[in-house]
Amino acid sequence: MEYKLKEESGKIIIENLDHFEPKHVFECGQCFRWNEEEDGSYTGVAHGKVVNVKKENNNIIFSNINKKDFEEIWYNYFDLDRDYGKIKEQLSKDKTLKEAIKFGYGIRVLKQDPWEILISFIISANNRIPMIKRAIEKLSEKYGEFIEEYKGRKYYSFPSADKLDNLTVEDIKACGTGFRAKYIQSAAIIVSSSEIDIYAIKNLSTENARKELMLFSGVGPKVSDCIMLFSMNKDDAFPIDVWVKRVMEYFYVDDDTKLKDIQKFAQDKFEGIAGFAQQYLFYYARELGIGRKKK
DNA sequence: CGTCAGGTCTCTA
DNA sequence: TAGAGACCTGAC
Repeated sequence: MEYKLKEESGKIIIENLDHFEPKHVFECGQCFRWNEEEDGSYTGVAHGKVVNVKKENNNIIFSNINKKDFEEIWYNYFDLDRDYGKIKEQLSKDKTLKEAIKFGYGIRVLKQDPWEILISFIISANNRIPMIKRAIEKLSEKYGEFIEEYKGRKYYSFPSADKLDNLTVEDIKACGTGFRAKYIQSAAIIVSSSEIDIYAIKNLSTENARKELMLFSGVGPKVSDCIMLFSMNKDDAFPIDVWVKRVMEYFYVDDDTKLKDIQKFAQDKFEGIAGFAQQYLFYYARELGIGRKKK
């Protein structure tokens, strides 16, 4: 897509960018390393770089950035090439999605790193978001590379597989990962030894990619769908966590519908872009508490 | 003190 | 092949 770009010292500004609201992007459940600053902007780390994102009027301001990185990393990371107007148009044919989109109009699906997402979502299983974030930060602080200090905080890259493959389960547990430590250790060994090429999985079909990902222990149906949607361009992946299950039961299916059938329903209904539907629904459900604790 | 959270693994019938 | 329990950890 074409954008009107302005470059200032250490900043890139995109003017009149629709379909981009920092709060929606960073709090719709897809990422763990972006945090809100006092001024309402968000700072995060990805690809070994620290960036701040702020919305003013209808402009998006990327700070601590240069044009080269913007073009080579962040343009892709923020999915700026995609026509969200078209996605919204297609999904809005459904009444519930239309409401969910109105609510989370600024959501974008980030294109994150498969290895980082693999570990992040292994940690997410039966866990809480603040604790997931804490564990990921701890792993990065201890075993990642120091990048820089920004707005009074120190930033570290997410550790590569060969930084983790020689750690003991206890080392990993010390980062607050709990019972998932053994899964992380195992994944690190598998990836660093190239037993599985995590970066090649995106070339498989959604179905085969899912099978491949589930070879990692600690990776089941939900986590594999997250990895595919958030880091492998699988737009039809539809991760079903507790929130999505609740919202689907509330609006679309019977309460006792099996997860596999909910997924099939969604993939049929949302024709190839179920993943985007999932993001709008997740944000809608979690922010409004839809279906929470009926009993 | 129990309960529970972005699920998955293990064990049993 | 499906369903019940267990599971690190810490916030309530």
